Amino acid sequence: MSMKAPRGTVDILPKDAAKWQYAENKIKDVCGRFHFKEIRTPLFEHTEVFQRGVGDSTDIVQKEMYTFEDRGGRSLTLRPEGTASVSRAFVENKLFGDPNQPVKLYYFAQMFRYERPQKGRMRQLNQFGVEVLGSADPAVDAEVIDLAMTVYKELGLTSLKLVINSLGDKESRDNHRQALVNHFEPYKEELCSDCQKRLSQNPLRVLDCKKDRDHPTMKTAPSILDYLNEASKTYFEQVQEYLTIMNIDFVVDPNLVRGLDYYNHTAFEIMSEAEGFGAITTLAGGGRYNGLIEDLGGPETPGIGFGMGFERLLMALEAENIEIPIDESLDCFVVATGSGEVEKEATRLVHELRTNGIQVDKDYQGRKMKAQFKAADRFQSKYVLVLGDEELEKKTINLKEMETGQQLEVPVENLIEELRKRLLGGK
RNA sequence: GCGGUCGUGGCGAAGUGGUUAACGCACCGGAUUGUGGCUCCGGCAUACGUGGGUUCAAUCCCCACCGGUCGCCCCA
Repeated sequence: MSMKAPRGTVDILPKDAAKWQYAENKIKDVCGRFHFKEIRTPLFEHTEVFQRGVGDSTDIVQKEMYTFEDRGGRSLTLRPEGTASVSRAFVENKLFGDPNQPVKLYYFAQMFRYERPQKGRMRQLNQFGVEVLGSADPAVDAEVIDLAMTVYKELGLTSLKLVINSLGDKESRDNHRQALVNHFEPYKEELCSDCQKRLSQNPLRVLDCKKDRDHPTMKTAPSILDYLNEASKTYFEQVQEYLTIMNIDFVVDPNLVRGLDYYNHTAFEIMSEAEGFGAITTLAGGGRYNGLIEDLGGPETPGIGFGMGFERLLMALEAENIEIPIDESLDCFVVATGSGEVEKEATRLVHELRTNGIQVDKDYQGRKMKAQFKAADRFQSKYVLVLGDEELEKKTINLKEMETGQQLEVPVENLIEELRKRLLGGK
């Protein structure tokens, strides 16, 4: 096979596409009830948008971006995540001037990350995501988390775990950061090479290192929760209170550190606990990013959002054995048998039925009548319309109901009415 | 970037250092010349991931590469 999809990419074939559509529609419905509006941003941005928006110290920017130069010598990058793009669009289109604040947005988008493919990790991945810009109300944090949990619940998932943490405001973070450096610096040589770098770049991330998890200094490391100033502490408590009011279960994990630089205050992750889900359990992750809009040249604007992996969502549904209801049946199949005139009439008839709201298909493979019936059967056609020389002569159609096997002669001029009555309940 | 494992028709799956590479499913046709699902019979197919090497001879042995898959790091 010489022509293959690039590594880490897959084709979504019709059978699966139907599942995607189902999930997308359900999600759009939830977004509508939460009063979020869709936004669509370009597939690629100036590389700088992500460097500044996502953060230079992140894995995404350092080693995972699909960056290329266009013919004009500009450095562009296929978007690796959604927040930076949406924030750029917010600033560029001056949505901060919209009287309807906060601005509540959702998106479905392909993301691109140059990584080694694995179960639940593709180089081109699909995300559903949400961003709320313009409000620093802790109730918004709760609303965003509620939206994500509602999507999962309405699709039928039950084995979920919501983990939250607070990274605090700038003052809290700076104090904690200094405490971390003071704590780990004496033992620097004993930590893994990644952590040694993290200690100077982003010491917070030392905390969720899997390699050094058992190092004795980990247990005694200063917790961010002990360094939250009054305002940050109160904010985090309010978020938890709102979640409790909405009956949303959660656990606080002080070591939950989101990988992107822009997060502060609330950070959260939703994981699947279903059996056999694979090594990757994170379904969605997000957090608050007050300050990002300013970094991108906008006015001081608080923001919060999350990204939800679509492939992982479908994996989770499968892991929990949740069947997605898909109707693959066909209303009508026209079986034409006979002369060329019959073929012409069949073509005319198919067109007429379709333009009158009836789903219909016919054979184009030159199959024999028996094989055409087989095809109709495979398509799960509810009705078969047999058209032959006899019917052509009499200007009738033989209508067969496949489930019961009953047949009747219907004058062509009454066919649409008859089918509508049967298929649409007379509408 | 690192490690394990795998790579045979559309799909699944045997197999061998040497003349036509099993079989099952699917598909098409016939039995049943205007009627599906069952049965029987027949047919069908650009198949041994790619490139080297060993050999008289490689799908099989060796090497490299590519790709799938699972895991590590990290995340969605």
